[in-house]
Amino acid sequence: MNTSHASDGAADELLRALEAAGCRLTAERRAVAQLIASRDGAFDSADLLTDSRRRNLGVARATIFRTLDVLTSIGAVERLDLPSGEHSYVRCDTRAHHHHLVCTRCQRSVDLEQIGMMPIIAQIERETGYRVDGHRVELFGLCPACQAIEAGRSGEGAETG
Amino acid sequence: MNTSHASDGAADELLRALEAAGCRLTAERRAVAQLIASRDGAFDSADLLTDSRRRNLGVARATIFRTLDVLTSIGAVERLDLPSGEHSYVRCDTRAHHHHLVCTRCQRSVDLEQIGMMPIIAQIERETGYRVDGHRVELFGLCPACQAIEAGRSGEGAETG
DNA sequence: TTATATGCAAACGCTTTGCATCACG
DNA sequence: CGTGATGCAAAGCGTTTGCATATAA
Repeated sequence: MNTSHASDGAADELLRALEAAGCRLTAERRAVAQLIASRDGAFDSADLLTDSRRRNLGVARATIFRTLDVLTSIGAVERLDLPSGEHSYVRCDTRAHHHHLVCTRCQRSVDLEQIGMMPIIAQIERETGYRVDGHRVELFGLCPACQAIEAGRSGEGAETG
Repeated sequence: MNTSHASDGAADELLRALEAAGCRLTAERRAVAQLIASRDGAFDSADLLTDSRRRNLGVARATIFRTLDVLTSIGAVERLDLPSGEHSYVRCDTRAHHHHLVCTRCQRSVDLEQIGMMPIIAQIERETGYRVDGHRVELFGLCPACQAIEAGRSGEGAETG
């Protein structure tokens, strides 16, 4: 079962976001969008560079960074910091304020909207006197498939890709 | 009004933590502890290096990094990522699980314990099927003093140090 | 046609490391 | 004393940049 349909949709979304931001749709950006879309999880610049080389797409390192920059600035991807200290990127399904839950085993991630931080923040403002202007929430754990794998029964449709 | 009393307490705490971890209490570590304690807020390695030089403490760059490493590994300080993308450190008042609220203007920070993430996480686990093993919450805003300053009335005991 | 984007390689900034020396316990 | 810590400087690593070339619109 390949994921190319879902990937294409995601790639398109990235490209549309670039277009909307007034960026040119170059072959390289199409390639990067495709690479990002074919990963449904967190990835880093090195991942994309490796993928690009493996598929003979020949996108230069600098272009990957530059494309990630643009995509980040328009909110189509977000940069996050793994518990390990490395930072990686995730594609965002939504442009609205949200957070991410990342599988620490396969990197698959889900966007979380409306998780109900507002009352917590209001309480903290009351207690500390600070005015809270921004917050970052990152959750880490195991996706259902990886839970099954970790549990020892590594088959049963629990593939990560 | 100097802050040396509070600083000494904080420095002592750091040193005791090092001691408890089986580390030697060298002159350099005492110096770094002092430097960290004299900042009640987020700081980075460069800050400490600058301070060390300014005060003629002569602690080498490598030692600062190595000391921060140890302190981080024992939970006496924590590494966090500012909205700007830089990462910095904060001293932790507690060894228990907690989060940080950092003033984006003066870097002063407070530890937050028990902010009530548990029900939120339980809900997310239910909705996503993920098993959440860890989470990071970072809050950013303005401390009371900096709110006053930003409001235009820059006096009134609102100093940051 | 022309502003934008790319590739390359060098530069960059932060962090780590190898090794000889030093000093805490 | 002996192990663990330090200083120095060089190396490492991820990321950014300058500039000539290529290309989308």
